[in-house]
Amino acid sequence: MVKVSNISISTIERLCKYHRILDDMIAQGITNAYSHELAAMAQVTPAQFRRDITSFGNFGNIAKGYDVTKLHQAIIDLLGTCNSKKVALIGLGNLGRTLLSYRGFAERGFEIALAFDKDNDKVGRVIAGRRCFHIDQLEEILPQYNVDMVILATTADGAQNLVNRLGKLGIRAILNFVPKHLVPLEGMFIEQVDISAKLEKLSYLLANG
Amino acid sequence: MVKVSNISISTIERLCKYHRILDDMIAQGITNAYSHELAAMAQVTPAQFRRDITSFGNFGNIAKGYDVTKLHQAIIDLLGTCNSKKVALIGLGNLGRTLLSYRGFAERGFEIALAFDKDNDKVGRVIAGRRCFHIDQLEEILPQYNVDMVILATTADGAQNLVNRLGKLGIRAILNFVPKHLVPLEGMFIEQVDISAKLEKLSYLLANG
DNA sequence: CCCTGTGAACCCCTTCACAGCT
DNA sequence: AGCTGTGAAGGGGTTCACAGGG
Repeated sequence: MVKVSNISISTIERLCKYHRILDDMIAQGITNAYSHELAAMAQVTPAQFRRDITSFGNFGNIAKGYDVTKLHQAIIDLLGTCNSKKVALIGLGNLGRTLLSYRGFAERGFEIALAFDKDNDKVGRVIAGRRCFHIDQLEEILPQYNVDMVILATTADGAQNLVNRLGKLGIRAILNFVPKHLVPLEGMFIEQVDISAKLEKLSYLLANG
Repeated sequence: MVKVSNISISTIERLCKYHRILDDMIAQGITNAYSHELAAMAQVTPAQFRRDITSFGNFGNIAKGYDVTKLHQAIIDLLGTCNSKKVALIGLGNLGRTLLSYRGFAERGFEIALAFDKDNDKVGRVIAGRRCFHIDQLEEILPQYNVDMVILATTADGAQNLVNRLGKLGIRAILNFVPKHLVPLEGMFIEQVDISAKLEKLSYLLANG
């Protein structure tokens, strides 16, 4: 059902958006929807929506539009989150602890399995159900857990060094909350969450949009 | 010095990245840099870097490359963050309070000036230096502050309604942490911070990158 | 009639390559 | 020699518009 082909990053990012919208529709008991309805909710053109969807399969029905449940499942399969993915968290400051208590991960198939910090006060404790280790133990402990990705929520100094250490441990995906541009090793992917950058973009749009 | 022209959104997003890199260089006392050096740090091609920069002015010197300080200031001017921008925060859960104590905003010219919540226990208090009002008072209080943007950190239910109310109050820019796709009114800009979407993207890249 | 799926056109961003300059 | 700035070419994502079908 799910075609394998080259899907552009732009399309993948929109699929995440569609994912949320389909969640809502399922919660409302809606079983079918036309591309123009879904597109309006996602703020894209109907043609773009159809193009995005057909890039990995055919889920439309000419009479009834798209099968909401099937499409929802297909997107989950494509994004590879059908099986729960284990994540490690590094940094247990305000942000790190907020992330630990965030329920949104679980409902999307992500599980923070363990945490690291450099502060000895936090090491050895169990915070929000997760064991916390010292960052010096990274090389020793991390391989024992079957972790796919790492969330970085430390301070800026030493963050690049952590990326390098994680790369050597075989970690290929990092979600970076550190407000600093980090350079991935060969084969790694780093997604930056830069709140200030978003505000700057909004600032520009306010002045020039 | 700063050209006025149509700059693409892609370029604006990269400018935010360059902004961080130039911060670092200034901190290190570096005064000049060539496009290939800056491009390597930002993980873009030298040609793209030069194209981005020349879209709003000429800051390069053939002998010494780019003047780091001038370029830094020009980006700040262009993004419109040269003057501090006031921001309101709605929602004082874990995430909201984390944002209140985040120091990164101030150093980028953003100031959370006040906060709103629906919980009466928080209303009337001063949290991390900001007064907290009840969300029912939004229409009464918000216009008294000269706010440019609003950060939404509430629960999903009622978030779209808040967007509509903010739009009527003349707010045109929203940074949305609510894990739900929200539709802007005419003329509004909404930037979504969707952590799960980033993890889904990484998940896809791990499987197909 | 109105839908999906899609070839083809279009458009815009990226990259190339070089003129001009030091 | 090496750099910036830029016209021109290239490539990829978006939009158009229609064939096919209920």
